[in-house]
Amino acid sequence: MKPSIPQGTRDFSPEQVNKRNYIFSTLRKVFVKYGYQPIETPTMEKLSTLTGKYGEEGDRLLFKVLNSGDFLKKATALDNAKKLTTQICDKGLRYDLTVPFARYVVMHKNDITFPFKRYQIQPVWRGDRPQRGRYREFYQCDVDVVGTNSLLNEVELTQIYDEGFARLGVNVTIKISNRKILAGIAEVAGISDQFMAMTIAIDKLDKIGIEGVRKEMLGHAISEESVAKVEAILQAKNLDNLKPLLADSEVGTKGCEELSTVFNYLDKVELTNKVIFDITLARGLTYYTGTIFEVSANDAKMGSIGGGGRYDDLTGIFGMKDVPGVGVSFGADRIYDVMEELKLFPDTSADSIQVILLAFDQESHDYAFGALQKLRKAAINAELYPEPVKFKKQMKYANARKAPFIIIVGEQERTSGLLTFKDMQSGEQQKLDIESIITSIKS
RNA sequence: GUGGGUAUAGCUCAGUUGGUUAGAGCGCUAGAUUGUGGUUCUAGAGGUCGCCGGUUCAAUUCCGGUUACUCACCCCA
Repeated sequence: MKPSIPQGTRDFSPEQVNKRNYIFSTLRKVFVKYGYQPIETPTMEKLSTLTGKYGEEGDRLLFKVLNSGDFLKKATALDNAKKLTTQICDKGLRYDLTVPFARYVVMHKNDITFPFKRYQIQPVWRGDRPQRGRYREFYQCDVDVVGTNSLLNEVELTQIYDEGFARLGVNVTIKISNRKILAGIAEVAGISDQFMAMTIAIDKLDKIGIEGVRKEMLGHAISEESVAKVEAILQAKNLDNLKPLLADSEVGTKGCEELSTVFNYLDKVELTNKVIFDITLARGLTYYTGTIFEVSANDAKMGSIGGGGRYDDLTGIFGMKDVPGVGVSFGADRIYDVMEELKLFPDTSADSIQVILLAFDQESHDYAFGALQKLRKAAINAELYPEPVKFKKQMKYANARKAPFIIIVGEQERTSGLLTFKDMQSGEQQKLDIESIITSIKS
């Protein structure tokens, strides 16, 4: 049997894990710096927690987990796959980190001091067809704060995006908009009931052009007149132009005000990356109600590598009213792909092996074992080739491991106490006692 | 969920207008060099040509189906 892994999943080599950990630890430092605390939630959630939170498409992409035991006992809808699913599955794999977080907040409300700032770095699963930059299992790095309406949080999250990507060396554009503006556009155009269809169409503007957007909206039975209104509003290049167009909409005006506030704050902070208002920004997830964020890499062809937004009442569905929240997510796997493409990873060899000991015979091997203890005691990453096998094989191993140094122990060395210390890059070698070697490696 | 592409050695791929023994590079093993890797040279191991069926004297090659992978759409990190 030829072994394989499920579609859209991947194995990671030592080098890849080191690089991934570099992303995680870099972001973690930023999150902690801004006062966020870590939590983790289970891989599986109750299906009742997950369904209905991500829109129709989201429900379709949820991985469901078959009940244990005789799951057919409760099954009656044998001719209806959708209904049957609800009868034989009551768990599902986590689809994002925001909904589980909302559930967490409600369950632990008595232990939490609000506002509660948390970060969470864990994998999520989506049953999408895999393609470039899209996986069925991928990591998100989320930062959210709940229990505060202050738009200062939006500013802080923008800074976290900015600093996070700056530290990783990825040039990005941080796009910001507000769902209330989209709601305002729908209201002014008289299509509030078609809000989602309009939003999804607008989201594609830069991809399919204004004509494509028009076609898509007309396809959703939106009237020619409404489409024309939407089009006219989309011409507004900036907030100042937009405000008068949405003057008749209370919610739209509110959206403009919120956005202005955020940008006014942002004017006062130092940023590395470009932060822009993008009216075409929409975000598919249904639970966003205010500010929305999206991040794209400037120098690589990749979809969004981060996204987020404000949700006024995500905890409401779990029975806890009036706990607004806002958060953003870093898409670690896409960031990895971008960094790989642009060769932005620093050399991670400092975290790996520093010296490997090789021995010619059993007695020398025993002697080398003693030296190995001294090296490790001095906090040097060291290993001894486990058997004194053919020397060429050991050398090849040391070379393949990319060890910067090796120590060779044979009869001469163990009798003199002076070990052969070789720099693998230059090929130079000298005879030194173990203390001198330790000093030499550490310098 | 919809549409396209691909499937040959461990990896990346060539090739066979249907015909005897299916190739290269890299990797692997051994030797040149019994105390020295990364360079070089020599030799060797490794393939039911994805799977099932059809056409044919003959199929890895042509046709149909199937599975897997992959790219794009939808949607999204």
